[in-house]
Amino acid sequence: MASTPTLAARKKPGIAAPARRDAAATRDALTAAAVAEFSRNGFAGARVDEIARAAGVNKQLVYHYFDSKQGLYLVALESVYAEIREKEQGLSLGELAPVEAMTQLIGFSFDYLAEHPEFIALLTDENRNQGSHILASERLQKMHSPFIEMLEATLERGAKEGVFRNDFDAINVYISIAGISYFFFSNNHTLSAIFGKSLSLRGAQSQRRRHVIAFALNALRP
Amino acid sequence: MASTPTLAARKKPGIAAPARRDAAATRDALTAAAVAEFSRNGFAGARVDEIARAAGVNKQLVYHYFDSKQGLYLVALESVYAEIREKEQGLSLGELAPVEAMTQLIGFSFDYLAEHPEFIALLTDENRNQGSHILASERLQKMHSPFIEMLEATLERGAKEGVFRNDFDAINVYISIAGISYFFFSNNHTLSAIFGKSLSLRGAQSQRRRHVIAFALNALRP
Amino acid sequence: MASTPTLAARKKPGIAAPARRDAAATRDALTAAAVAEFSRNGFAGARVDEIARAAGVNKQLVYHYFDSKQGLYLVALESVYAEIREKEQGLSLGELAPVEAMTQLIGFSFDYLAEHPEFIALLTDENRNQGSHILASERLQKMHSPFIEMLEATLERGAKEGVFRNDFDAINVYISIAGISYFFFSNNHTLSAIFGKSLSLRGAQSQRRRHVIAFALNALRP
Amino acid sequence: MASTPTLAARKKPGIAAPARRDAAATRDALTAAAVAEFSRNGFAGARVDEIARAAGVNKQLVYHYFDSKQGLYLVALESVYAEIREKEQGLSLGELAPVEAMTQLIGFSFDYLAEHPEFIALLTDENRNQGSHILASERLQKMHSPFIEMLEATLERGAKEGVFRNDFDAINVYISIAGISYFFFSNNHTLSAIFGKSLSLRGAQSQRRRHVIAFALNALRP
DNA sequence: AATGAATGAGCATTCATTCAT
DNA sequence: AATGAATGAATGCTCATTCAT
Repeated sequence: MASTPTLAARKKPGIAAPARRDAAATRDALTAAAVAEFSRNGFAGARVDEIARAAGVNKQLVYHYFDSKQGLYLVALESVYAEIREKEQGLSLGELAPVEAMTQLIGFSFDYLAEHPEFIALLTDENRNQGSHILASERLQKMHSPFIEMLEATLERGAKEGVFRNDFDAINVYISIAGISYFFFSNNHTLSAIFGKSLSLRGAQSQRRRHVIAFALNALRP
Repeated sequence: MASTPTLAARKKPGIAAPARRDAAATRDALTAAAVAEFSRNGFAGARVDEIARAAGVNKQLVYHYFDSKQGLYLVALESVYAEIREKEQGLSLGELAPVEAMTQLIGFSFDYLAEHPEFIALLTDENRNQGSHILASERLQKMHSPFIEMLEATLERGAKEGVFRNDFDAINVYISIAGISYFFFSNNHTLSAIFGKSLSLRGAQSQRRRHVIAFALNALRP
Repeated sequence: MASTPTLAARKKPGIAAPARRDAAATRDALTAAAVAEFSRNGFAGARVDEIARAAGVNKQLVYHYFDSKQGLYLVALESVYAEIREKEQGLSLGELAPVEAMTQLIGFSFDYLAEHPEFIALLTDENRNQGSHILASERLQKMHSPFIEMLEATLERGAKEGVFRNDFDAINVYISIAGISYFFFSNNHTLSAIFGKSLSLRGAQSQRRRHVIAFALNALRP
Repeated sequence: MASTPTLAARKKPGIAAPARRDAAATRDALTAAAVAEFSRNGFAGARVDEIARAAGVNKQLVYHYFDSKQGLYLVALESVYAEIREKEQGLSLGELAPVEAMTQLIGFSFDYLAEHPEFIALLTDENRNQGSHILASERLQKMHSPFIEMLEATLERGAKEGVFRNDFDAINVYISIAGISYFFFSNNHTLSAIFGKSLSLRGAQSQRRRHVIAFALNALRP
């Protein structure tokens, strides 16, 4: 994402900062604004005007850099995927015992969602869209998650050591682990309304985190 | 949501559907069309024109009967909630042993979502809306789910009999059970894309169902 | 205009008052509601729905009795003209001296406008309409005002007695006398805004009345 | 209201009007079209589509530049007020004797209304609106009329010289003078219909002008 | 690289009017 | 005499997109 300053920006050294930024900075500003706007309002509800305004640039640049609202949406989606993939890479389960490692994985999954509502929002919208962008983007297809492999390895090690069941496949476990965290966040408002108590408070969230780990670990026991 | 036929509509039995429908039929047709359109496109993406067209009535009637697009959305939301509540009432766990009863509850939860994508879609959209309609609707507030109480009773019975843990509260268990099914359906497209295999096929779905029940029951074991 | 109760309304004697009124009452209710609505909002701004609602009848009756919004407007206009003509008939200048008689005429003109803002409003709207209804209505054409004749007679008497100028024709005097009152009421809001003081207060109105009479009488002096 | 041509518009002198106008020209075209349409049909009856069409620009620009139909109406109203205020500034009563000066004032008032039916129309509509725009606009509140001060000064001079009454206040005289002209024009159609002769003909108008001056001057005599 | 001006198609909503009983 | 149901044609307003510089 780092940008090389353009020649134009360089050609008058010593002169005060040029009014115009370099292209990469503009792209980044638009992408960030797009993530915010699309996650707040969905694709249909998002406004190109608002994205340009938030990025502090002329609306036309959206079309200059991204061709269309859809093009910008795709880049926004790629950007949030790129970020979670990067964070996943940072997970080092290294020498941890299977149960410890699994606890890390579950906790990471919960924490990431807690801290990235925009990821949930964009994923949700993409699903309404029937995953059309994710299917259309080569870049997205190539962003393989290391998470599923870590999970698979951990499951196998645990099964071998006798601390995990050996009849659960990794994909199902992934979906279950992700689901018990994701659903809590994605449906927080309706759940709060139904149960008549706010599940968005800090206390409710940390209590949920403990449950998620206990529930999932228990489920994996042989 | 089904309307009681009016006396007028009844008074000529055996005669084919009248050219002129009664108000309740029109309301119902609009509500059904709204559920379909809103679940397909979300609130922002839905088109009033399309709803009217699908219901086979003039667009103005949307405003006549529901005041606004929002009003219609609210009724659509109430309608899907009413339907699941009705189905939940039909659950008779009767004399079942706790594990059997729990299996029923988990299976119902999975099956209902499998058969009602529009429920998921509307719930999802309502959450993007920050639950504003659910909070605004007295009717929705009053539609208490019997599910959570059944779950609580079953959990208690199981704990007493020593087949379930006794340190999980019902709300958390509800969210976990719902989550492992809901997430599979709500994020089916992106999950399919990530894992490179279609999770919407019949086989994938029944395999998932078995996993969900096994995973959840295992998690509840003491 | 009295209506015969319908057979339907009669066939269950002893039963409470029938829901339906007689035709004349309905017409009158609609006309009164129309005068109010048209004077409040003008022809374009008036709503047929609102008129029916205010009259307490079904909207379709507007079309049944008056054919169209325009038809109703015409009747409303006739109704306010009819009323002022009737009041004008009631003026008896009888044996009054010319100056006294003129004072009556000027005062009547002022007072009628003060008490009938709906007359001003409808007249104003009719003028924007280029007087199209007044020209289209035979009834309106025939509603000759006795006012102008009284004015003419009074002017002549006064001229003969040497208390009024004899070079003003009655039509011009009529327009001047009406204008100094009418403009005060018709443009009350903008005049108040321009002069920074409310001209709709009771005090401002009675002070204006005195001025109008003094100004006009002075103008007529030889 | 006329806009100063931008430098850009000026930089190619001699070249025909550019296909692309500048913003100020577009605003002016819309304002002029708005004055025409609003005066013809009133606020409720005016059509934004028609205004845009008459201005030769896209309808969206109305919203771009004026936010709403109301916003455009306000600007239209300001524009007609600005014009009369400008003309009023041009009145130079200079060294004229009081009666001469008053004749100028009365004549100006008559002539301005004769030549600006759109001013009458917008004022009339604004009054139906209860003066809401004039009250809402700071600009309009600040556009003090020099007319009333000229009138006051003239009245005082005349009273001192013994040619005018000294018991009429300027505001009342203003309203009377304006009223005898305004009413003739604002109600021209209904007056013509009532009196059975066209008051819009050139002859009727100049005859009315003479009457107005004679009537008002006579009224002011001591 | 960036901008201000402008547009066409569409969108929720309104309204006078008609239909069927 | 009266009503509830329904409609077609606007109407104010919005939005993604393009033009010209």
